[in-house]
Amino acid sequence: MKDVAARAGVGLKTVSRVVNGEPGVTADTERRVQEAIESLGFRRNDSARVLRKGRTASVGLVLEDLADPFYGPLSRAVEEVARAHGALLINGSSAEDPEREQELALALCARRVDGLIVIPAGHDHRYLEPEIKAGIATVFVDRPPGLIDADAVLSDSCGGARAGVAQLIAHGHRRIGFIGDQPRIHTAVERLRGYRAAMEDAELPVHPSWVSLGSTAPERVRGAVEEMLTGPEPVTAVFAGNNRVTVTVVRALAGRERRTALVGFDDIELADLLGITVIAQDAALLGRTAAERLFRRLDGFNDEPAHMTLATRLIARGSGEIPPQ
Amino acid sequence: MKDVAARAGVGLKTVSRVVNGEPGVTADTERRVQEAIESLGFRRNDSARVLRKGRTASVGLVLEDLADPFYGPLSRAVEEVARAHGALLINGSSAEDPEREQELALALCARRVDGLIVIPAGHDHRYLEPEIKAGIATVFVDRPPGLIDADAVLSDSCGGARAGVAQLIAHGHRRIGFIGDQPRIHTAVERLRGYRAAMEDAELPVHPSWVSLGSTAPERVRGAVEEMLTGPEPVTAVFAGNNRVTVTVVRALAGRERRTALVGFDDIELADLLGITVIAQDAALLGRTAAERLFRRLDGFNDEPAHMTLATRLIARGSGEIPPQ
DNA sequence: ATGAAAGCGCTAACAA
DNA sequence: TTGTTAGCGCTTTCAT
Repeated sequence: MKDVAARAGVGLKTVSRVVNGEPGVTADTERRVQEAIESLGFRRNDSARVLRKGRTASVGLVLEDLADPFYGPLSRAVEEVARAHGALLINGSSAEDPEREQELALALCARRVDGLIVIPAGHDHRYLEPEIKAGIATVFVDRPPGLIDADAVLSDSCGGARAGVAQLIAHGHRRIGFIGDQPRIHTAVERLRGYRAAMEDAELPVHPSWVSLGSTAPERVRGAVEEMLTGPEPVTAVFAGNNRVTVTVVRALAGRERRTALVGFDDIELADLLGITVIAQDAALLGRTAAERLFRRLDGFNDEPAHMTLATRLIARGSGEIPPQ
Repeated sequence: MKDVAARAGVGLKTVSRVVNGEPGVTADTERRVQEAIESLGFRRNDSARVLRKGRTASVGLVLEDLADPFYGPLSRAVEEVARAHGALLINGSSAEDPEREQELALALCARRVDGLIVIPAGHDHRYLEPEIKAGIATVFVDRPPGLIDADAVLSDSCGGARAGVAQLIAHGHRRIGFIGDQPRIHTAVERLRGYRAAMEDAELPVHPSWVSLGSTAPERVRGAVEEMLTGPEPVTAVFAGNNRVTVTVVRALAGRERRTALVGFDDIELADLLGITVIAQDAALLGRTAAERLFRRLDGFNDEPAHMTLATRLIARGSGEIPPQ
């Protein structure tokens, strides 16, 4: 910028004015400055600008896995809102590792992102307290924060699962299995809670062998399906706790002679063609809502932190409507 | 940092040394500084650091749509490589709009990202020339750069499509349709080229009504399928140019009495269960290769820019092996 | 082992 | 309308 000023024969501040489109520069001076900028290939250094202004016009997003088809749309929605506010998005995956979540979130804070959106992997977010106090707006999404009070945007996991299981019950099932993600994941536990609630609503007992929480690795899920179908109290229907589980359950059930009913949490591409009944949540809406909340905070909105819950939607496509065999 | 120094009763530089783990500080001094850091909740401001050091430890990724299941894994792979090099990832979607691509890329350059990975939407990247000259390493991925010489990592679109169409021909088809993305997209054109090459290899004519390039919007693709199946020279097989097209073609073909063969470019989740034959490209490998190339450049590697092409893989699952009906 | 001073490139505040 | 000065928070250089 100094160079541009020298080349154009003007003061530093004049160049700054031109670069930022501020008023108070004659057309002629502006032209000379523009020429100097062109010929020197000058581009403003935003790092310096940030240092001076205190705002980075960027927000951070810590999610679990950018490659998961659930987080892609969420991420994109956050990006769109950020873009509308002139901000860039820095994002990283925690890989469901609390330490990595913290490392990432703090790295983003060190960069002085204006705001932070976090899909928690861990359950203790006190490490963010000083950052939030220091002015970094923070919104949690998909899962609630642990041990601190902060905004959160969630899907109704419990209610969704309850509705899904109720659908199976309505079609005559009494022995229903639940296969979910690791119990340390909030949504996994909530969905299990919904399952239990639905069973209780119908006054159905839950045999311990019908519930299986754990990794979403295909082998683990396949094993769980196998056990439920061949155990002492074989199930006639399965509720799958998320998209990863559903795809594996569908594959595991595909090869069998006896048809087993299935409802899965999360919609999946091509599920319509396979006739898979699902509880759909709107990932993009989740992201958009969280991002809008974040920017409202950045615009000075200062209410108490709140948790909001978005409804889920049952999409009946056949697999959940198979009667017990 | 000033505050920490005051609180610990030491000089500014000593705090800096502690924060950065540099040698030359007694254990006792270090302890005092650490205490001051704790009690003040101090966190280094990376913006200032960047300004001083000139390196931001971040890379930018401009892609088409973060929500597209093809770009999720690619993005994640880039992130992993960046993480291994201690860098953060800033990414944005161009939405297939050249202006937006440029805007994003230049915004990232203004932030002084160390490197840039671009999935081009446009065909003229001369706007990046000054940036590259100024030291921002740049690698193009999925599609080649336009009008400048730079590194690129591509999939073998032409060869892949050729192999896919050859598969259909090998199973007896002579009238084969091609439905692809917009002709301004490089991969769409390459895949069409592969289709034509395969037809020519087999000395088959290509009727103009068999080729349809355009938007991947479901209505457009459905219309194209309809026309090809009911036109004057009805096709018995379709080659779909990418994942977006494939899902719609599968849906369009699902309701028909006559079975039409299909091979799609890009693998899709659950394609195995639906028996969809595809030409798979490895999105993660594409991302990883590009990112590794980028970091080699950042480590001083300074060869001529090169284009590298990754092989694709035919996965036969049934839909491509249906004989003509 | 420790610290003082200079400066990274920019913008805010004020002066001319 | 234009320019000068100070300083954002850090690291680098050079003293001590």
